Amino acid sequence: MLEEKKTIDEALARNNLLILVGNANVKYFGRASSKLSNGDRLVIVKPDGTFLVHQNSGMKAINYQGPGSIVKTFLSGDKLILKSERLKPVHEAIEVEFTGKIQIHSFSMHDDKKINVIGSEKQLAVELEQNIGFIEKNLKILTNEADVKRGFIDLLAQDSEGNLVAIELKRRRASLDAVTQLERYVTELRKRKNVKVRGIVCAPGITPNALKLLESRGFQFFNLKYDSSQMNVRIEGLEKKQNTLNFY
Amino acid sequence: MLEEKKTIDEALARNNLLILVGNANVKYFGRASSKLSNGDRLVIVKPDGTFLVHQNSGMKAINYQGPGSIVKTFLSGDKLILKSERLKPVHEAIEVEFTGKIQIHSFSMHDDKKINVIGSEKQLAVELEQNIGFIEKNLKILTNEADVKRGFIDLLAQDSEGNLVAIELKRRRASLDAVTQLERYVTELRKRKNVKVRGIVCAPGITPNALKLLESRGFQFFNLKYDSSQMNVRIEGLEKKQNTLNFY
DNA sequence: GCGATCAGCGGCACG
DNA sequence: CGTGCCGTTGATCGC
Repeated sequence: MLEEKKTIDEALARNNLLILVGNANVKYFGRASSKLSNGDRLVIVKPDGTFLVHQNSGMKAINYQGPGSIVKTFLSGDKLILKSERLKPVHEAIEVEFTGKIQIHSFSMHDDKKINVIGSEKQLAVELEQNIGFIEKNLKILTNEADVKRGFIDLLAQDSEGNLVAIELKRRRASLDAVTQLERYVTELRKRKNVKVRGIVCAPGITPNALKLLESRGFQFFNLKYDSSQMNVRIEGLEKKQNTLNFY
Repeated sequence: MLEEKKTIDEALARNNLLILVGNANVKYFGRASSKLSNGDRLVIVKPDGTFLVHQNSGMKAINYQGPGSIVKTFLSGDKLILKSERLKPVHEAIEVEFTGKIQIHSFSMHDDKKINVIGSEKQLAVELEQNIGFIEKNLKILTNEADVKRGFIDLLAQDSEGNLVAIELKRRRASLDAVTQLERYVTELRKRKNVKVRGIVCAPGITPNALKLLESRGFQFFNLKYDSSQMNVRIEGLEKKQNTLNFY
């Protein structure tokens, strides 16, 4: 194992991307604690300190450590141990104990590019701002990302009668929390301003429970159709699905 | 590139873990869309179809595709393209276009172990149930309430005066949404039952805004100290931090 | 299968 | 730094 340790230490010193595959058990302690007994595992150590342990299935690393962590190697009998440690935000560490042959590969990587993602909620909000007439004519956008002191409203508008309209926008099917979020904002606005306040959830679909809750609060739901799969955001429709008399 | 394609296709056919490192650009379309221009990238293909693209820094894969995705290879001039596609829940795909030399490694992995994590909210709830006297003497846990079984609420209890006590437990510092969630449960209970209902947030800390919101709703906050870093959950203290008269 | 919620959430933007 | 909130959230458990 001494040879493997040297190889790994060199790769770490060179600040390479390090890839290890072998039978190992994994322990973690810190914000929580975990144990994973022996099995074949993929370990990734990035130049920035990121430390990932993957099993042979599933998308997410089963154990991980963020950028800035320090990794060290130890020999314990005939076992090689990798320990990744960090102190902030809390003291936490992963220990990977390899029990046998380790396949080691290291790579020098150069990459300064940043991804460009289309279809975020923020972009949808901008798009909706342009097409706010779909919701209601004579609706005037006051602000986006309005600070209500107890949270942030996606879009704040004013209708033709001078009422405030708080709009909660979701990029996917609205759930209970979308409605409760909206309720918190609306409640806050009603407390502070001496104006009537309406609440609107705007999303591609809403769960039945969320719709019930929304109706019970006198809010409105607008079914939003959009496409963001072709590197641009296009709102294709905005259908009012709910017309309950609003007791605001 | 033909040789590389063969090597990769063989590894995929053998259902191995496949690791590729090389200069590539990445496109994604589906629930959203993204482009990432050329740079050195790490690509991981797991036997279950998981497809991950990593940059040389950061914890999370910059592009990804879940289990069940199908990966295929193509030659386009002197470029090798990997395409990972899936139809459910929506049609989405990643295309990785390698522009030069690719380092290819494949591994046969055997692993049927599952991780054991200590410190989940559920475990905390069980522990708190044992020490419920910390919150208030003569507090009785109502475990057979339907609301609890459905996971509707973390803990439901009854105080000495017969009032319902809804407890929202958080494994980390409580934020606005913890209070909002609690408010939804309490509102629901007040509507359904003909009993007075109190609300308690129990967490290791609470943000100032959340505390204000909590107080404005007449709820209570209990500061929870616990340790779960040594493979067991131990509640070390439970300090009442808030004593506002509850107008329930 | 959808629905609700947790997560060692991570990441980002803002004060 | 902490707070708030989004995320191609993913993972899990219940219905």
